[in-house]
Order: sequence, then C-alpha cells, then structure tokens
Amino acid sequence: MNERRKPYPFDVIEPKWQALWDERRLFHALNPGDPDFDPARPKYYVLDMFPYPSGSGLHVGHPEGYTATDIIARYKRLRGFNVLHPMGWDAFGLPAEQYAIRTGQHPEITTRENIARFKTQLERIGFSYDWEREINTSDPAYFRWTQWIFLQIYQSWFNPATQKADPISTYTGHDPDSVRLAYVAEVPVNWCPELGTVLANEEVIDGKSEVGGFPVVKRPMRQWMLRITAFAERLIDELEPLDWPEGIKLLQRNWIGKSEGAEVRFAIAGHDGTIAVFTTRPDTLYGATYMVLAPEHPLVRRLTTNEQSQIVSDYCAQIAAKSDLERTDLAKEKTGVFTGACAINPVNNERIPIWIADYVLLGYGTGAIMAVPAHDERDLEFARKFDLPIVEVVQPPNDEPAIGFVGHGVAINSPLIDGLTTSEAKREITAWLAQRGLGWSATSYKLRDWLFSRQRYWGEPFPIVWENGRHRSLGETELPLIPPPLEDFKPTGTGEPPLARAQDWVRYSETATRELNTMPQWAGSCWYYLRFCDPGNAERFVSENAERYWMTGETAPLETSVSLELRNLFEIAKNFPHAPHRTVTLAAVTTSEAVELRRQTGLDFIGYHHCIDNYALRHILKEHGDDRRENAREQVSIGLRDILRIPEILRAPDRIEFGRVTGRGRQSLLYVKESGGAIYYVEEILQSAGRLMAKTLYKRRATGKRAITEASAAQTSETFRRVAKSIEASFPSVNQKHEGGVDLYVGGTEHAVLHLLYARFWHKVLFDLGHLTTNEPFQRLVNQGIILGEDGRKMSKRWGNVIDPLDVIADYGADAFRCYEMFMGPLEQMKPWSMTGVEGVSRFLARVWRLLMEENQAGEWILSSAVVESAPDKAQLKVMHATTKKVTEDIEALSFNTAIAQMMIFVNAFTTAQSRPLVALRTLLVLLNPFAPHLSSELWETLGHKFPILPDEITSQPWPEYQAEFLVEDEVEIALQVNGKVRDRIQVALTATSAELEALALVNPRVQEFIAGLTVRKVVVIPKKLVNVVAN
RNA sequence: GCCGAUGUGGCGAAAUGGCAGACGCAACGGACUUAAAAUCCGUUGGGCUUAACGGCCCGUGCCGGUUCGAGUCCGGCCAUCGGCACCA
Repeated sequence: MNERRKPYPFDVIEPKWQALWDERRLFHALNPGDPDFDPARPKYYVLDMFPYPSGSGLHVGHPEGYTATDIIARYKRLRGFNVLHPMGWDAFGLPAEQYAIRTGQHPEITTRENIARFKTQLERIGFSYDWEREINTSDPAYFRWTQWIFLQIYQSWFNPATQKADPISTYTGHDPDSVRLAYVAEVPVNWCPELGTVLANEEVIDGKSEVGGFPVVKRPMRQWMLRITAFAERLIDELEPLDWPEGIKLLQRNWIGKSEGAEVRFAIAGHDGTIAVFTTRPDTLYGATYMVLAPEHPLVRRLTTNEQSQIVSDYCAQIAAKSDLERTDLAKEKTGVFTGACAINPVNNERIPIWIADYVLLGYGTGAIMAVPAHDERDLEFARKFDLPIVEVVQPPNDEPAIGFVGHGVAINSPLIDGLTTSEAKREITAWLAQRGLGWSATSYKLRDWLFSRQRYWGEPFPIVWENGRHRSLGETELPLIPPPLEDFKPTGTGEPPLARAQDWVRYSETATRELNTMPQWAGSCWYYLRFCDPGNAERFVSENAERYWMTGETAPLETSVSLELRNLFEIAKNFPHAPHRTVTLAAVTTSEAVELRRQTGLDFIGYHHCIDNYALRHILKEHGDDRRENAREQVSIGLRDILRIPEILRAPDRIEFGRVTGRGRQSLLYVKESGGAIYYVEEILQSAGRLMAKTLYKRRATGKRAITEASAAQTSETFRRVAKSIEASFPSVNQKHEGGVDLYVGGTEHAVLHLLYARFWHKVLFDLGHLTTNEPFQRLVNQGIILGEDGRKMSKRWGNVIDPLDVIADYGADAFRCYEMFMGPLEQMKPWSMTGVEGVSRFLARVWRLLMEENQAGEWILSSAVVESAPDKAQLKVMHATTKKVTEDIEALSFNTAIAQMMIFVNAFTTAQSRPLVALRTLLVLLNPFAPHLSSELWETLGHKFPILPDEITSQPWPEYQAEFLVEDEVEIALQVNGKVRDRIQVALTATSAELEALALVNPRVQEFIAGLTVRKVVVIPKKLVNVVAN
C-alpha cells in the first residue's frame, strides 16, 4: 500500500489545511467580551470525555467519539453557532506513578511526553479543537482551582432547611466539623498492601485491585469523605429531565438506590436503649420474629450476654478477617450467632431474639433489620437454618403459598391492620408508630459517601493542615499547593502516603503539619468542563460571564432559550389546534422570518403567528419608540431580532411579577388539566429551591368552538402555587427538556455512574453556593460503543490487534479515517474494525475527488472539464435535495453512517453524468465538510479559482437548505398487494385519488389472477405507497 | 439471581407499522491493459421452476398474539454481551 500511488493527494492537502486552520485560528471560540465576539450567534458546547494520556497512545477506538463530536462541531459552525469544542488531559493518575516507581522517572515528565504523543495523534486526524483552551489537570494553574473547589466543599454543609449546600457559617450547631460536606472519618477501607494505598470500592474488582490485580483487605483508616449522600434525592430528581440514554439514567438511579419505608424503634429487654431498624415493609411488623444486627454494629458488645460473649466475639473476629469478596462468596450458606439479648416488638410487645449475621450490612439502613422470615427470602433461609419461628402476615392475592411470598397482598395475623392491602397497611402502621414515637417513615439510599483520599504521590495535595489533632483549611492565597519534589514515590508500606517522605514540606509551622493524602483522579475530571469555558483565568475558577454564556447561552439570543419558549407555545398550538387567538398579543412574522425561526429552532409553525407576552411586547415597543401600532386584531409587526430577544426580555430583572425567574435552577414545564369544563394550562412552572411558581396560568372554557382566555397574568401567590401543585399531581407533565449545561457530551459507558455522578455532585454544590448558573452540568449525553479489533476481540496489546490511527492515516489519509470511523455503524454500538472497510470509504473519497478533478498529460490534477455552471437536471436536483435533507437530519440524530451512505448515492449518481453542475458540487462539498474537512476544503478552493464565489472559504458557507418540492416526483410507484403480498407494481400520477388507486388495483391482471374465485372483503389504500386487496 | 443492551445476507449494516437487505466490504463476470494494479460496468439472501422473459415458495434468534399488513407493536422463551450483586 505504501508503494501504491495515492488515489488522491491526501498526503499533501491534509497537512496543508491543518497548518492553515491553525494559522488562521479558525476554531478558536470567542468568549463574551472578546473582540469580534458576535452575540447574535447561538452557542453550542460540544465536549468529549478527555483522555488519561497513557503511555501507549491512542488506538482507533478512542477517536470514534472525538470524530462524532468534531462532525457536530464543524456542522454547528456552518450553521452559524459559536462553538466551544475543547480538549485536555486527565493527567493525574496511578499508571504514571507506578511507572515512576519502576523507573525513577518523575510522573510529570512521563505525563508531558504522553500528552505530546496524544496531541500529535489528535492533530493529525484534523480535529477542530480549540487548542488555545487546552488544559491539564496536573498543571498547578489548573489544580489550584481543584483545591479551591475542595475548600468550597469543606467550608459548606448541607442545610436541611434549604435542602442545599450552604456556607458553614450558617450552621448554628456546636460542632461544624460534624456536618461539613468534606469530613474526616475512621472508616474500614480497601487497603491494598501491594500498592500501599487505599482503593475506592469501585477500584476493587473481585477482591483485587483494578490496577495490577493485587489482593485487597479491609482496614480501618482515617480518611477524607465527601458527603454526596446528602444530595442523593436531588441527584435522582434532577436526573429526570436530562437528555441522557435511559439505560444510563437507570444505572445512576440504581446506584443511588433509593428505597422508601419506615424506621422502627425496638426496645431492648433489660436495657435502656433502643435499636432502630429500617424496613421497606412496615406492614409485616407482626411477622418480625427476630432481629439481626451487622456484626460491626456498635451495640453488639453491649447487648451480648455473658454466656454468648465468647461465641459472638469469635464470630465477629472471623467476619473481620474476611474480605468483602469472601463474605459474599460464602453467602450461599447463611451464618450468624445469637447475642443472648432480646428486643421487644412494638406492635405486640413480644420478645424476639437479637442475632448477628454478616448478611446484614453496617453501611445500609441502620445496620440492623427486623427479620420477617415469612416474607423475605434471606430471612427465611436464615430462620430455617437456625430454627427460628415463622409467622405469616401477608395473604398473597392468588393461591400462592404465603410463606416466602414477598409481593403485595393483604395483611393477616396483624390485629391493627388486618384486611388492609399492603400499601394501605404500610401507611396505617407507620402512622400508628409515629403517633407513639415508635417509628417514622424514612428513606434509605444505597449510595455511600465518597471516599476522597488516596495514599499516593501523583495527585492534588489537600489544602489542609493539622494542628492539635484538628484540621483546618489553608487560605485561598496559599493555593496552589504543589506536591513536594520526591526521589522515591514508593508506598511507605505503613499506610502513610508517600508525601510523608518530604519532611520539610510536611512541617507547616511549629505546631501544624500538612495533610499527607492526595485527592483521587476523579477530582480533576469533576469540573474540567467548567474550566474549558475560561481556561486562562487566574482570578477565578471560571469567570461568571464565560460560565453563564457557555452553560446557558445567556448574554446573547440563542437557540436553546428561544426554542424553549417557542416549544412551549408550539406544544400549546399543537394541543389546541382550534383555539383562536388569545388576548395576548400576536405578532405577525413574515414568511422569511418564519423560515429563519424554523431553521434556528427546528420547529414547525402552524401559520406564522407567534404569541408574544404583553410585557415583552411593551418592552420592545418602548425600544422602537412606539412607532408601531396594533392593528384591529391586536397584531403588531415586529422583527425577528425582537422575537429572538423575548426570552431575554422575559427574564429581565425588573419584571417583578415574574417571580424569581432570574434566579438559578429553573425548570420549565408545561402542565395541562381539564377540570369542570375548563382547560387549565400553566406555561412554565418554575422550580427553584424546591418551590414551585407559575409564570402564567391560562384558563379557558373547553366547551364550544371558541375557547376564551380569561386570565393570563403572572403571579407567584400562594394560590398559584397550590393550583400548580394540584395540576402537577393530577396531570402528567409534558417532559420539557431542561436547557442548560454542556449541549452534547460524548464518551464511553465506563463512566456511566461514577464520573458523571461525582461531576453532578460537585456541580450542584457549586451551584448552591452561587458560583454557577445551572444545576446540572451535562444536558445531552451520548455513549459511543467500543471498537473491537479485526479479530472481533477487544483491542489490547495482549492480542496484538491494536491499530494506531497514524498508520491508517499514512495509508488512507485522515479524511478516510474519519469517514470510516463513522461509516462502521451506529455510534452507540460495539463493532469490529475492518481495513477493507477503510479502503471502501477511501474509494468513495477518491470518487469525490475525481468528480471535480482530472489528470492532465503531465499527470497533474486539474479541475475537470465536466464541471460546468449549468443548471442540474431534474434527477440531479432530486438527488441533491434528498442528500441535503438526509445528511442534515442524520447529523442532528448522530446517524453518521447513513449520512455518508447518502453522500455515496450522490456521488454514484453524478459520476456517470456528462456534465457536473457547479451548484450540486458546491452543495456536496459543504455537506461533506464536517466529515472530510481537508478534501472538501481543497476542492472548494480549487473550484474557486475558476468559479469565484464570496465568501470564498468553505467554512464560511451557509449550510445548504433543501426544498421539498424537488423531492416529489410526478409519478409514483405503487405496490399492489393481495392479502399483504406484493403481486405487482404500477406507476401512477402523484395526484391519483384513493378511489382511482383502488379501481386500478382491482382491474390489474396480476391482482385479478390472485383474487380469482375469491371474494374481495376489503381494499386498503395507502396513498403514494400501496394498495392491499384483502380477499378470501 | 437481578437489571440493561443486542440478535437481519458470507461480513459491517439500512428500513415514520406499508415493496426486507439502502450504502459499503467480500466474491463472481465483463470492459480497459502485453500483463497486473488502479478505474469503469454488471451480478450477488435461500430454495423451486422456466428454453428464455419470467413465475412461485421460504426468509429479520425461537414460539404465540394484535393488525388488511409486523424486522418494527404486545406476551412468553433462547442465545450473546455489559453492569450489579445478601440493599432489609
């Protein structure tokens, strides 16, 4: 292949264009306030999950997602967006540290080398990253702010009254350290002696370290924890409106693991204290015949009677020696011992024995359970093994046996609640307990607090010092806190982090020493998407303007906020097609403006009327000096620019009746309800800090053709809140997208839970503290599938099936590489690499080249003489517009494979043509540009030499529009079916009516043949498609 | 065990409930060439039938259902892959 003549000179044009783009700073995104910043352009933030720069470089799997985002970025630029498309490095991490331990090479050096290699690879693929925004999490200028964010977390607490993070100064209790969002705890952790470090649960796989596969044991240690559990509820709730794959949302929900039930307090026979247990089935309380505590439960020692103490302590010792793996492995056979103590069941005052068993986990619920063997599999197994009593308290709905039935039924043998269904019984018994102070409804989460410290060198040091056994934070001016230079990065082996070796550094003052732990790798990746908005800022982690602009688009009229408003109105129009005009003023929009609106918002309009709020209208008229008057139908003509500004105007701070709409965390929804002959709908209910406020409430009579708008004023009164609540309760909401945050985030499923959950958590803390304007970081998430080797196995050194993008590019060029990555199949799917597949795509690009170019006598490529300025013929026009339509729609849907297929159809159709009309070729080149930017740029330029056009850059062209009229044919082929089977096809005029089609079908000889002797029962006519004759 | 995703030609894959297999790869045949590569044109799901043009039947993991009509919707299985795992 290397010796082969190149099908087109990609080896020349690709470096040429890459250099040109770089020189012209073509992909540098401007922030508000920068010279030449254009506020009229909507923003689009498209982000890749940034890589850890490993020593082995990129293989062809990595750039899959990067190519998809690059196509989107280039496409959005052509559509007039201000695009933020950055790249950076998740540069702290264990591999570099382990390499340092082996070779003595400082991690900073290897990291720098690896980054250089990654960057070379990425640049050679021709990605349109804004390299001026490159960041590196191990750069002090970056991690200074990671440390600053940690301090923000350290200096706040979760305020139950406001349900959000508040500064610790608002805490009025006696011990602030006990409520901080970052706190120190002695916790049993996964200690890996080989790595000399503690690992997070998720870094332990099958009892072995994820990195290296070394054994892991439990060991209590003093650790920094982040109180993510306080945000569990919000992490579930605020997930809902995001445009993420359902599977990922489900994973997150399951990981958080919310379960609702009750906490019940059991008295202990012969003791003062009580034991609280958590149960999701308070209705089975009468069936609780024993209780089980986790072996580590603090009450175990106090409760255990003398006779049992030896057995109990033996059992506890035995459990402690086991790893988590062994505990779950041995789970097949239940184990446990009796403590000798008894608890009192609060509903019937019966004494029930208290056992300990390792099937109860200290970390979940209260670390204690009431065992209901009749209706819980584990309890039943345990009770049978140890011969404990079993009492049936739920009657299954069918004939199923009651013992072992875990579903919902009817309560029995439960005097207080007999005869009630499970859900009624739960409510009833919980109320009964609550009245007596014996219990209360409670919610439990699987989610654990985040173990945030690591005993490593290559990570962010904590900005914390210890003095007299207490921790305190460094001042912001002391940041960044840079790791001390070290010769030896090995674990100390005692559990003390390597930083302990830097004795001078550790000594902060006469009396204070520095924290020795470092932060986990997640820390830097938790907020990098924010830093990209303003990477060079030395004053703040991100400037307010940059953050607000890139996360919400505010400061400029932009697609997201406009379309939100319009989408509301669109929904209304759709739902009430016959509703006449409301008393709100209608603004007339010209046809071309409507087309523009549709282009920008992707919405269709019913007519060209756009509802405008009175407030906004007054505002606009004032600006225009009141020179436009309403006509008789209360319509006023205003321009597109004004319309696009409406969302901004509506959010103006002087609009008092608008409530706290300028605040943060709004959530727009549309609720509709029909009640008592009237239709109520509330446009945009705003949810902020747990409060609901309605922006506008409409009420209209449902009867009669003319619905009447009675009220349309914005209020935030208590009444309104109630109405909104009741509507919400009784009518499912139209699921409005929550606009804001990164517009498109693409990465692998391996980060489905942790990275995304941690980043969301940090984002919410920063949002609560007023540093951010959105409550969620990532609006739309897409996971790319992994690319397998040619042998169908995962790419790895072990199989020798790793493919380096640079090798592919050397043979086929970057454009072919990019196109093949996208042509392989759907982005989300797992699929194997194929070199012959690359060749096929490369042939397609060569055909594009030869569509415009031919070789002269001297063997030089010159513009083909077949390229002419004439108008395309009808068939060509159809292909051109069909391609424009399909490519546009497919890019929006991230179906890049079918977009490329359509462009192949285009090329196949034009290759054979005698003359190749300029307009068609130009259209193709613009459509192709996001996919094959080098080739299309070169051909565009060559075309411009003979046929000049302004602006002359392909990157300044408008995205082509298709016109539907060119897609329809005069005649259309109709399939004739008999009993659902195609028997013939006929050409008919597009205008043929259903009756005509039916008649044509029935007289068709082939149809006749098949219905001979049968009775025609029915004829189904689908216009423009088929006729199905049903006969028997 | 639980949860999720996937299942269509030799291969990667297309198909708002409306003509299954677009597009590409591979294979085969042809044109060009002294020859090969490259390029261009054509054929290509399986079976049966016809001298031929054609025609018929079967086909989207399996079984059933809804429908005039199902790759697509519903129910139940099977297989592969991924995730979680005593969560009270």
